[in-house]
Amino acid sequence: MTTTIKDVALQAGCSIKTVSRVINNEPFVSAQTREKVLQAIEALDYAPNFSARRLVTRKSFTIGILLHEAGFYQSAILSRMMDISYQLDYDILLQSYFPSHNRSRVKLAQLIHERRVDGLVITPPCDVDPFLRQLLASADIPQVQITPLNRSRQTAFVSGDDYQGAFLMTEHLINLGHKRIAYLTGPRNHRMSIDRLYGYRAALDTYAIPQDRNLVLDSEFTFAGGYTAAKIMLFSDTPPSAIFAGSDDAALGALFSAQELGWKVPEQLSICGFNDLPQAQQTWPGLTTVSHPISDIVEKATFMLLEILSVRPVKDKQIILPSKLIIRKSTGRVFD
Amino acid sequence: MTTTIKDVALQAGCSIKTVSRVINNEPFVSAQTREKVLQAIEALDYAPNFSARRLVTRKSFTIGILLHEAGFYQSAILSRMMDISYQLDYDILLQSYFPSHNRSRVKLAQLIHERRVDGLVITPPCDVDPFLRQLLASADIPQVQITPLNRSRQTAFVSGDDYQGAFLMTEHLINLGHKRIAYLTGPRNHRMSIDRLYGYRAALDTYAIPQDRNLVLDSEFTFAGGYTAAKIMLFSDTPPSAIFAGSDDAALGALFSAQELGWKVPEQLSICGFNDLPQAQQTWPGLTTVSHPISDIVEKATFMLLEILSVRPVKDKQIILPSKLIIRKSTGRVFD
DNA sequence: TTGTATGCGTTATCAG
DNA sequence: CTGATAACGCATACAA
Repeated sequence: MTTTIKDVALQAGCSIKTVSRVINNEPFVSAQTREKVLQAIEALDYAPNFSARRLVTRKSFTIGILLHEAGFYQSAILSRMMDISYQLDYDILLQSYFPSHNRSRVKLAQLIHERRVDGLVITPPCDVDPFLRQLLASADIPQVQITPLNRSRQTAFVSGDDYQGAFLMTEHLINLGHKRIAYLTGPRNHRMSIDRLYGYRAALDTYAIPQDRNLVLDSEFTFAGGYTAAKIMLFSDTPPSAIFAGSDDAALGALFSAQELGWKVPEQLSICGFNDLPQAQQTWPGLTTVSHPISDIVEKATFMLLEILSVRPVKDKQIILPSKLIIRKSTGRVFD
Repeated sequence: MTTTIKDVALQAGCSIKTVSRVINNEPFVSAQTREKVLQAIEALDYAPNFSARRLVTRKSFTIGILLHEAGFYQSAILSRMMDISYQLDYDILLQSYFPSHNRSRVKLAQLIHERRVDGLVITPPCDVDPFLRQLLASADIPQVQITPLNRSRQTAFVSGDDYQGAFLMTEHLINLGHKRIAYLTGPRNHRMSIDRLYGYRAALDTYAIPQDRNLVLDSEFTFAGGYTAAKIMLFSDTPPSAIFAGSDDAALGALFSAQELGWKVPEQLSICGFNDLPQAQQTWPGLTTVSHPISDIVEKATFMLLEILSVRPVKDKQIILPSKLIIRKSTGRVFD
């Protein structure tokens, strides 16, 4: 037998409404009765039933976080989510979304339809899936996206400045004397992937370095992707003097590749990435990279969602956080 | 105005009970009425209200996962959790637990008291916190622990065989001719830390290699911990020929340290870890380590909890999964 | 095979 | 300031 608000009311000698008032810190309760209620709660070890509250308020007090696959980038997102979760008044629901799995789609549709969450934080590349887009559009559920592909006026989102970051990095390499700078892209349906490519190109143009199509390699934002792409690059007749990978995962793969082939980094080859994940710092010789402030992004996105849920007017629904060059030891003067 | 079971009943021309039967796949509904109900549901785009169902069934259909801090080990746990979440009938609630934060304690206590979760998966080292232990004991909530410190008959848990793994690894080093094998411990309140130390010692004893107290260094299961400990070891007058770190994070830190000081790995120094996190494979020259089958552990723990919740008799409430040596390139013959 | 009535534990309404 | 009573949307004895 669980103790309910009724028991408390009985014990305190008042109505359940008064108990409810005390629980929810509502005004118009005399200090005296409040004290009595508090004591009764204490005595009975009472805790309100969450499901009942959810039912009547028509809210779930839960926000969902939608993640695709499980990579280092996703881990970084979850890490930060965990860190801030304890200060939120909302529960956090972990939801994976694999577009290919039908079961995954059904679960997500239920989650939204049954209103098990009040809002959603959506991480890339979930947002590019057509089924999801339509589902979200028709359900009209509060949401904030993290680095989405689409930046229409309607979507609330938080991104990093990928264009600027890639520009800075390419500039850094150019300043070190590099002219043959390879770029490893990510998937073409990632906003990050595209913007970073443009930033790279813009920097080359700015410094009048001719673009060489062979130096841009379609790859993945993964270790394996970078590993393979670097192998291809390094076996070519005219290898680059620097490899700029679109993500740290890929850069780490490229680094491993280079070391396996006996290239000295950075003496014979410069390698750099993007995101500044913990691994970038912890891998010898220390990966030069661009900080994609994922911690701040997650935090801003979460609190933005909370603001939207509280129906307060939201200041900025579109935030782009600046990037910063993180120079470590994997890049150096060009070698001839 | 949301559509409820009542609307569906009206539309289908039957009672709400019948609708309820169809929704829950109960028998004793004629195929004909079932079809009518299904059509009504479709037409009205009806989805049952989860909170109402929770209230009346007195279940939350949610399992919580308790995590302390956010490291690579935790990330691996969450990764796996995500992967299997889509096939579960339960939602997954992410809950951080920092013993030091009072706010964190309050949140957790609420979570349990208000029955917002039906059960809990508890990850190390949350289980060693006195407040948590008492909270769990008094609340009597279904739970499964991952590699807990305490293995009493009452606790359901899933662990790796840390003792055996450490024994195998030490044996591997001994077989390579190493006699001065350093061991970097983790926190003393981690079961993994203790068992691994014992395994290391047992192997030394088995092969009649004298124990040298100076070769065992109290450290942390972190990159920084391994980095610092290795520095100390390598600067000593009689440095070891091999460093066995109690975790991959620490091993990676030690590896970085060695490379920074110009030691060749594995030619001049062997380094190995424990856990076989993705980083172990992706860091040059490839870290020799012991597989702590975290994916299986998480999966087993989750399904064990589900079994407990379903009130089916649980076969094994105590599972210890075997370890396996993963030999890569960071260990080699002793150098003289 | 189907339906009726009741309760789950809150919050909200509105009169005192 | 306080309280009786009605929702909230579903499941579930029990009756038909």
